Amino acid sequence: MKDGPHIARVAALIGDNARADILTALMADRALTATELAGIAGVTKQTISGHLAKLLDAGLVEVDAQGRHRYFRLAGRDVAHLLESLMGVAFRTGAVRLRSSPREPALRKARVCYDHLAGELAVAAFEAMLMRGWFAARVGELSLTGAGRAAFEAIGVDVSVPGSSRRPVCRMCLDWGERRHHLAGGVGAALLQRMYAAGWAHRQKDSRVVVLSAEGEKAFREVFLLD
Amino acid sequence: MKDGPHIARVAALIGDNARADILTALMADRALTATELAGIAGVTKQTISGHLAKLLDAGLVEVDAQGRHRYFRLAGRDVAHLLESLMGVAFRTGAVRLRSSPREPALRKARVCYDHLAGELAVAAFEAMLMRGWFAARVGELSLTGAGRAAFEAIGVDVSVPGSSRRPVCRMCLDWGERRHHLAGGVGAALLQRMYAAGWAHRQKDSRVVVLSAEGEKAFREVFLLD
DNA sequence: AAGATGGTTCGGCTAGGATCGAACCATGAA
DNA sequence: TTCATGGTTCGATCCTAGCCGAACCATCTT
Repeated sequence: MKDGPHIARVAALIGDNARADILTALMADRALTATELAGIAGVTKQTISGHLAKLLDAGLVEVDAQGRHRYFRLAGRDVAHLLESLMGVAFRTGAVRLRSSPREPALRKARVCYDHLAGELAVAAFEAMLMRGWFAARVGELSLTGAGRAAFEAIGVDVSVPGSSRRPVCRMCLDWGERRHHLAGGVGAALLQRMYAAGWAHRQKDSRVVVLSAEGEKAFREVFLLD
Repeated sequence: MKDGPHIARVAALIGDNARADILTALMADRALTATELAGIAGVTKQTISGHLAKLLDAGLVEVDAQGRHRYFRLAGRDVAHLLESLMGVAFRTGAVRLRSSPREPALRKARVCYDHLAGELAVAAFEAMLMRGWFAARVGELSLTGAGRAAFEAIGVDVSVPGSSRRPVCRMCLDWGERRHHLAGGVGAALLQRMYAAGWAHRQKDSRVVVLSAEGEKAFREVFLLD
C-alpha cells in the first residue's frame, strides 16, 4: 500500500487539537489573524505560528497579508467539505468533545457565533428565510435575492457590506448543536448589530449568550418566524 | 473552543500511516483479516491488532468474527466518504505517496471501488454519460436527468434506489489512478450489480479486478462509450 | 524616537504513542 | 493429543512532535 494520495499526512495535520481548532474556527469565520487563532486554540503565539506554517505548507489554509496582520482562511471548498465530513463521522461515533449542544437553555436558544447569531432561534429564522426565497442557495454558496435585500432593508439591516470585499455577503454556518445551518457572513453580522441597535437584544457579559428582550423576541418572531 | 464534534480525535486516528493503509485497503476491498492488513501496512501482528482495536473503539471500522478469523470492514458510508474527501485534498495539495496508478493493466482497466466500478473503463463511461446529459452536474452534486433515468432503465439498471434515503442516488467518486471521476452512489452500485447479473463481468477471486467477458465488454462499449 | 502590537525563529523540555519481542489464548487440522 | 495458525496482551524502547521561554524582526502609533 505504497501508492495513492498520502492521506495520513493531511489527516495527521488535522489530528492535532490546536490545528483542529484553527480549522474549525476558520470554517465558521472566513478570516482570522494569528493571535485571534492563538486565543481560540488556547496556545501561545509561537505555537500557533508553527501550526499555521505547517497548514500553509500543506496547502490547507491560505493567507492574506495586510499591514502587520496576516489573515488566514481555508484554502478551498474541498477543505471545508473535508472538515464537514469529519464532523459528520465524529458526530455519529459519539466523539463529541464535551457536549455537542450547550446544556444551558439560554445558550441553546440564542448565542453569538463569532459575529453573528446562532442557536435555535437563528436556525429557525434561517430556514424561514430560505423558505421565503430571501436567498438563492446552491451547494455551499449563498446569494441574496432581490426579495431578501428588500426584506433586510425594511428592518434596517445594512446589506451593502461595508467591509472588505474578501468577506462574502452571506454564508451559512454549521451549527453543531443543531446540526443545521444558520446565517453568517456580512449580512449575518449586520443583522446581529441591528438587533443590538434596535434594543431587541444584548449580549450577556462574559458569555456567548444573547439575551432577547420581551419586545425584541416578539419582533424577531414576527419578522422572521411567523408566517 | 471546547465544544463541537471532536474532529481531532478521528483525524488523528487516520493520521497514522499504518491506520491510513488499513482504511484505504478496506475502502477498496470490502473485508480483510488482521494478518492480511498487517501485510498491507507492513507491520507486525501485534501492531496491527492495536491499531484495529483503536479503529474499532472509535467506530471507524466494524468486524465480523468467523471462526478464528476476524474480517474487518469500514463502519459505514460516511467513513468511505470521509476518506474520499481526504484523498481529494491530499491529491490537490500534491501529497501523493509514490505512484498513484496501479501497475497491473487489469486493475487499471476495471476494478471494484467499494461497491461500484472504477478504472479506465469506468472513467471513460462516466464522461460519456455526462456528455450525453444523463446527469446534471453541479459543484460536487450530481442528479439524474430524465434522459439518464430512461437510459439506465433501458439496460435494466434499477434507479429507484431501494436503499435508505440518506444515500445519494448518484455521486461522483475520485479515481486516484486516473485523477478523474467515475460514477458512484446508488446508481453506480446498481450498474455494477447489473453488469454481474447480465454476465457482462465477474469479480476476480481475491482481487479487486473486474473481468469483462468478450461480449460484456462489447456491450458495455456500445451502451456507454460509442457515439 | 520611543513604545506597542503582530508575528516569527531558535533551543530545550517533555509526553504521548508507534513499534516490536515475548508470552499467551482460541480455533481448527492432523 | 499435538501441532499450526490467527489474534491479543504486556512491557520496554525509542522517536516524533507539541509546547513554551526568550529573543528577534516588522509594522503602526504617538
